[in-house]
Amino acid sequence: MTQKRNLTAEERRERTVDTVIELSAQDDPANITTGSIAKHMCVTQGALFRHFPSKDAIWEAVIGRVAERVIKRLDKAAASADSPLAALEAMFHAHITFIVEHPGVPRLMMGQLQHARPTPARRMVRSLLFRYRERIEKLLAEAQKEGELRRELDVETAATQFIGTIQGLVMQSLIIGDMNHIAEQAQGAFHLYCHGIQKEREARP
Amino acid sequence: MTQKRNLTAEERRERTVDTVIELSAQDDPANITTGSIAKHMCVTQGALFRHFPSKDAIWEAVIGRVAERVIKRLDKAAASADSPLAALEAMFHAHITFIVEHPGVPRLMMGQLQHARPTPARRMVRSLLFRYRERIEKLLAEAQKEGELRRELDVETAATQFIGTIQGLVMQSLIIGDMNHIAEQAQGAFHLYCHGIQKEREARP
DNA sequence: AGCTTAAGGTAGTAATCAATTACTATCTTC
DNA sequence: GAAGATAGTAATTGATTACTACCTTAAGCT
Repeated sequence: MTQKRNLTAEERRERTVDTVIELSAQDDPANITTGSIAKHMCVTQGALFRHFPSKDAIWEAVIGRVAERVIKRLDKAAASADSPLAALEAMFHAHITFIVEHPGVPRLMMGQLQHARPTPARRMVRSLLFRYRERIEKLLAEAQKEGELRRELDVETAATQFIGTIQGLVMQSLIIGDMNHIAEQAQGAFHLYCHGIQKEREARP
Repeated sequence: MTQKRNLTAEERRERTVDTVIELSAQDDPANITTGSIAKHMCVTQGALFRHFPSKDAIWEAVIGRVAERVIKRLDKAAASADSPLAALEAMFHAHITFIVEHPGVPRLMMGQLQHARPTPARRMVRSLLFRYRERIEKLLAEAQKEGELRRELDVETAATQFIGTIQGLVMQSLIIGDMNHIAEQAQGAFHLYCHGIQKEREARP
């Protein structure tokens, strides 16, 4: 069975997005050109502009797709938890798993955050991270209300630290140059994070 | 007193480096061109290549200078502390202060880490972060030995979390688009970090 | 003052980029 | 199987990039 040479516009757009995500795992997103994207999907460079009005539009589509996927994962993870803290843990590991499966994603997101000028793609990254953070805060507040966390804990600080815990792992991987190690370290990292936010155990009588 | 038009090669090199650091605070480092650097220091673009053999060499000098400055700060901070944990706290705040003073530095470092190909500048960033991490680990191990930390605490995980704590604050600032807020949040962030690593208090009798 | 040297300006080059054009191949549908 | 629609190609555009060759100017020294 030979492959169809001409895909539908919809299929081609999806492949373009997937290609950019793949390329991000190997290259600096700033160095991903329309030419390199086209080459990687065995198509001429001009063909891309049949399906996207500009390169910025490609980035917009890429970020949109990543956001969609990651949110779906996090939703699913959170849904299968029976306490706020368990939901946080599930989301943490879902996030890490997603990154390991798509090692280009952190590069991609950071690359957009570097843009000082608010491109559409950058705005999407910001709103994604904003919603993500709000969600974490909400779960933390619930956990605190149910007595799982220290009463004097500042929820905003804890939310920043949650993101920081993931960022620390990503950073570590960027230094090493390999995203695979973060899966092993994730459990310990979350455990340490919990130590910081949870209610202290009573000393044994 | 009118400014000298012709600086010495040494002075010009320093100004170039400072200019790049300044520009990083406003622009994506990937978008900083030799032209924009030259324009910002009121010199023609070609003049830069009288003092640097290539653009890569400029980046190398920039990272080298940043590394030198940040290490000096951290050394000074750590020296004025009388316990390992106090040294960690001093380094934490020194690091945050440095970032607030030079908001372009995180962008700059991240920009280099994005480069998949090991340019000289990227190698310098990696080795800087590596030494930084080793230092944190050493202090953590000392603190643990002196009984300031939990005995079962994994030092490597705690080191990753230390960097992550800073990264979380930086990330938060990148989303907001302003580095000034991180100074206020720094104290709370470090306090939470300590909660995670310190020996738990005994319950009152 | 006059000579020397280093710094800076002028005016390019070749390469690469995103984007556009005129044209062709392929698929679908009646 | 012809006709219309859609997807893709090949070649080219103008803008921008890092980098260079050649010339001019400023500054220090005797």
